[in-house]
Amino acid sequence: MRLSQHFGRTLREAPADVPIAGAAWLMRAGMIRASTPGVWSYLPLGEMAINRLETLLSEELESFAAEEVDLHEEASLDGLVDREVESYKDLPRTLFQTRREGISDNNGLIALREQRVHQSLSLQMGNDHCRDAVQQLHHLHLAFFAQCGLPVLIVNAETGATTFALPHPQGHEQIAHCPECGILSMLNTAAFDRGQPASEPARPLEKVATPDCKTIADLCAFLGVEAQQTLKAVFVTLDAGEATEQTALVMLRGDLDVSDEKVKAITGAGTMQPATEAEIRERIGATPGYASPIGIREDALVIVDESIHGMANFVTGANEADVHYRNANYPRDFAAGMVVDIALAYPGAGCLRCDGVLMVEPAAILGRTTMKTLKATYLDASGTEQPVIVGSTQIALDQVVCAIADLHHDEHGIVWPEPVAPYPVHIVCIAKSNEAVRAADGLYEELRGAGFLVLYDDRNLSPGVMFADADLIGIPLRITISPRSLENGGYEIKWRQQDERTILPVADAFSVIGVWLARGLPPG
RNA sequence: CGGGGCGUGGCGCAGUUGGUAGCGCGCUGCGUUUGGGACGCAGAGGUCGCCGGUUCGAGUCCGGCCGCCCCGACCA
Repeated sequence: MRLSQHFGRTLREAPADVPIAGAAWLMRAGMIRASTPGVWSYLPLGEMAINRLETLLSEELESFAAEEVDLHEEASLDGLVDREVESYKDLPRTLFQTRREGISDNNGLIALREQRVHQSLSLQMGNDHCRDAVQQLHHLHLAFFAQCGLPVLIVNAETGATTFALPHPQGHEQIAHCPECGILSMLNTAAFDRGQPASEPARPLEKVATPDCKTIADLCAFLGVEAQQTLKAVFVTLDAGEATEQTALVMLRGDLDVSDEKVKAITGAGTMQPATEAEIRERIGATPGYASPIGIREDALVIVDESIHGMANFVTGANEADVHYRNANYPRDFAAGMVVDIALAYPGAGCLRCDGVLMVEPAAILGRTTMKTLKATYLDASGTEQPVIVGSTQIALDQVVCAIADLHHDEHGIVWPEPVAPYPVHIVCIAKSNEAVRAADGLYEELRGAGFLVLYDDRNLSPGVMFADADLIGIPLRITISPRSLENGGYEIKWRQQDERTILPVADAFSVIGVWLARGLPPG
């Protein structure tokens, strides 16, 4: 592409209020524009960049004999598979597509209202095969992220799901990691060792006056006990506003916190929010600030964390103002609908698999993998109906573009990793002379004729502007052609990530550059 | 949900005690320049987020609304 005919401009300064450096560099380079926050338009250069990512992903899938589709709605997959797949001879199959998807939560690097998502779908017979297929997709996608220069991790999420997580200080999610055994989980769903204290003989339940002790901290200070010796009550309202709305009392050891994701997974709720005081009193029959499962409505939904198993003679609310119980014991003193894992892991918590200690770090989610059983069925070799299992991976392309620019830039602009650069080579013709223009035009046409994408700065601008733009855009290989370079014997070569410049003799230029571009050689 | 900040040409910003809006960059034209965002001269471009109020007069003061940014927040 000749820059003299190119749509879009570079910016000397980034717009204010860009929350992530990567997005600011993309804007300065003239690749994206944000009309309103969360809505990106791709200018031609940015479109080239995101298309490059799509192409790489599609090429990777060739080893699966994957075919591209365009499924307009998530829900249509089941019906489509039901119709098209009848026999085990129709399986396995691999499909992929890129689609636009509206999003409400922000767990990537930057909040967007709509994203371009590349999705791979693996239709399989049985969970084992599906797991294998998903493993292979993981390998392919990790190779893709490596080409993007992104140290992405595969992280366990809720049952049957994993995420592609990029550790990043501005990430909106947390991942828990055990350096000993290497297990990686989303903090929200991470299992952990509750470090149970030794049990002791149960003592009689007793009431104790605790004026103005509405929090665990107050209570511990007043009674002189550790948080681990208390049982904390948390009230949540599930599916607020839906027909299934209900309020639950969640109990856990005083030093622990509730994991929203775990509660939602166990109850099947879609949303969860703190309960109001009225909901607590009416639906649970408890006294906020002094709550426990002792003396509440019998039909109240009570969910107790597994940490209860290691507790004896603990302190908990008495459901009357300014009064708590001492020496409470489970199940002697109250019943629970379920005793499950609903506590949030934390840095320093014990690993459940080994003797290690969990570390927690922020990360941005660039994609996820899910496995599920479809309603659609096929007939296996014995003529029995079996459900089709689908493994699906999704990669948020906009987030990937943003992450690349965020991790790969210097003070002058983006430095695209060679495999994902929107163009592999950028020719700059400066101090125009007839000879220089003829040489630059010639090389441009030659390389294009050989099938390479070439960005060609043929504008009549001062050298500083063209070099500054080249640095902003960040194409890996820059070739400068000018009267001076020709005097020096050829074309000046400079790789974006290096400072050195070398002269390539005119006679060798086309073949040498051709080899570099065809093999994707690293600089040097 | 609470607290704080912001909203002024395309971008970044200034605007004092209320007096009819300015700077840098970018843009247009002409000329001089041509190896790291060049220089001179001459220009274009703004219902100051929206609505209402106070006033002879509001970017500025008051009230309401909208949008954005940052921080905080339910754990009994």
